[in-house]
Amino acid sequence: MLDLKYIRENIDAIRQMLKHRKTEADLDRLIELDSQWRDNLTHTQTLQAHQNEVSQQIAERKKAKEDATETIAEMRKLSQEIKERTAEATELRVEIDSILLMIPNMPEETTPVGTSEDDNTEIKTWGDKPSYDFELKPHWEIAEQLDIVDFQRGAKVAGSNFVVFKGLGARLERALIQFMLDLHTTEHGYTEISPPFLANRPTMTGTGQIPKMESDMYRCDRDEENPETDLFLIPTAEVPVTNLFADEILPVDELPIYYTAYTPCFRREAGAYGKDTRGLQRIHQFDKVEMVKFTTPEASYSEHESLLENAESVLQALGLPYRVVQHCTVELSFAAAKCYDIEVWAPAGEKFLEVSSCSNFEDFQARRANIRYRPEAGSKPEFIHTLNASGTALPRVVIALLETYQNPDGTVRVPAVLQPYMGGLKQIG
RNA sequence: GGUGGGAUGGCUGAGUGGACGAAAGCGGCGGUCUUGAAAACCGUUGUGGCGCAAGUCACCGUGGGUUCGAAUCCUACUCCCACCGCCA
Repeated sequence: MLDLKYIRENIDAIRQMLKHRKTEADLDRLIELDSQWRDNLTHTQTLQAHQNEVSQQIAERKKAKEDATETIAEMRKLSQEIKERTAEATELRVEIDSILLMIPNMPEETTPVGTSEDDNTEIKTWGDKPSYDFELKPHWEIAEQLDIVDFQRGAKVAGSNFVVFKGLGARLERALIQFMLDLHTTEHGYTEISPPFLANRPTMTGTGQIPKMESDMYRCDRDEENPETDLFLIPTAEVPVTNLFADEILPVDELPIYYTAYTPCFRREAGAYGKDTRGLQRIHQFDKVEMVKFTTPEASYSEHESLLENAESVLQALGLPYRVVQHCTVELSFAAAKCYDIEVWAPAGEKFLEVSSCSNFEDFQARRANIRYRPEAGSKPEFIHTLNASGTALPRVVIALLETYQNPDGTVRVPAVLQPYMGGLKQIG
């Protein structure tokens, strides 16, 4: 969430940002409400100051055994007026907040202005696309022939775009999770977290999934009376992990904090029907290892670069060629100020697949979740910067592995770094 | 699922409707003393909003209510703790 004061003072920049993001928000209404709210507040507080003063006088008179019935009668009227005005102020504030929660983050200055993914900037490529002297099979064919993924039965027990990993397929999932967690904890200094896979409404709001993207979330435990207690299946570990420090003030010497977590991720993919539906590319539940950083504002952009390197190292270790692109304004997710995507090469489909989004949210999430730090002892708390990157999303890595390391006979080689996690197995099939 | 207890500042913990943004202790910060440190002593130490400012308002789990006035009374809810039942 953006600072209301900042919006008030930079209204033109906000309008331009919305245009660049192709998003709408009722700024005119916001400005009007803000002005009304402040007028109301100032006046109400003057009345309250008077009320406090007279209440003191009543107390003193009573102590002196003097009569105060007349004053009390007057105050009864004032009290009523204050009650009405504060109720108005609360209403205004609720509407202000509902608009504020729908305004996306300001893009960081290097973010290219663009209208489609074609305007993303390619930052780098790594590895050479391999060439083959036989016809490549798509990953779903390989997976079905090896009997390591069961698409049919996934659909039967849950629905379309749910899959079942089986045998060495399930083992491969487990191996990848463990490999990635080990890499980040032992090589990159992250602390492993195993968070809840469900999150409540304030938590989902803190990272920005709600209210704007609520229809993309799986919701369970709906309680009309207590919407705060609604539980959602997490769409990413970012949600519970970032919110670990909600409403806290962290000592500066604990920063930066690096956390990594494996979780399944649940996404309804509302509005994505018919898009990339074949195979493992877009499924409602998938495994992911996530990295989350909490830093000072000064350090956040250098931390962003090292975060990207940490995510890249996964693909490098697996020997999978990839490229890094920087999101343009229209591709940038709601809460992000700057975002790199890492896209792995899938040789059979001959396309790049997003396996990691590496984002700096600056203080956008911190303001929503109220995560602060104290720059030095005795100073005022300030909002922290939060960042995260997938490290990485598994199904698309599996796609790249199956397609890249396939042999003409349909078997698949296991990269060296994964072999220890596969019981020494060098080949699937 | 049942019964009981609880929620107050960074922590522990007081708080008869007006003295309370809140005692006391611990911790933190600054200082005195010391070659240095510890101890002792002195001082200081919550957050947010509006306002150019002076200032002012709000906040004792959350939301309602009673009252001229609520940390304190009423009410609903949430969370935590303990025990019983059930359970991987």
